[in-house]
Amino acid sequence: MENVVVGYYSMNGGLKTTSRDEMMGVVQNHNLSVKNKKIKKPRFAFQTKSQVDILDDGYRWRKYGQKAVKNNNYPRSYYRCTHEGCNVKKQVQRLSKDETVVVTTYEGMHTHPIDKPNDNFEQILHQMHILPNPPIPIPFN
DNA sequence: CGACTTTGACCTGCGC
DNA sequence: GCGCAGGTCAAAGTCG
Repeated sequence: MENVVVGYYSMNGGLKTTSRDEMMGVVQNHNLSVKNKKIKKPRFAFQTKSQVDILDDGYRWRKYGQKAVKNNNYPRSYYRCTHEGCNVKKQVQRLSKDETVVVTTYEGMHTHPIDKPNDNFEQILHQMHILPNPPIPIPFN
């Protein structure tokens, strides 16, 4: 099954389709904004075309909730990073319009190294077949 | 047995 | 104040 990132949601709302480079720029801008205290919570989302909604990005996540979304037949799932002292959160939900599209929203930044060797954020992007190029630095810490 | 999921209850903000 | 919707808690269950 083909996984394709088709866009992201910005903090200000609104969907934009984007290239890989532009998406990474968004991530880095969010990191900058956090340092400058312009944005309280760094948050960005991928839209991923996938049958599976569990996208392993190399961190360990514990599910802590699931809620039905209005105007949407599919529930939204809430995950938290299990690493001690790291309270990064993410949500996963499907679009009611197109059930094959999964939206993954990340909130916060990891303050620890990735937990799985040999499988990191870049790897999952490669798995999603959107990174034909050599890896670039991971936007998280 | 440890790590994670499930699921209903609880909390909180918001519009009326 | 009330009800709704989104977000979180926590006890019980599941799985390897």
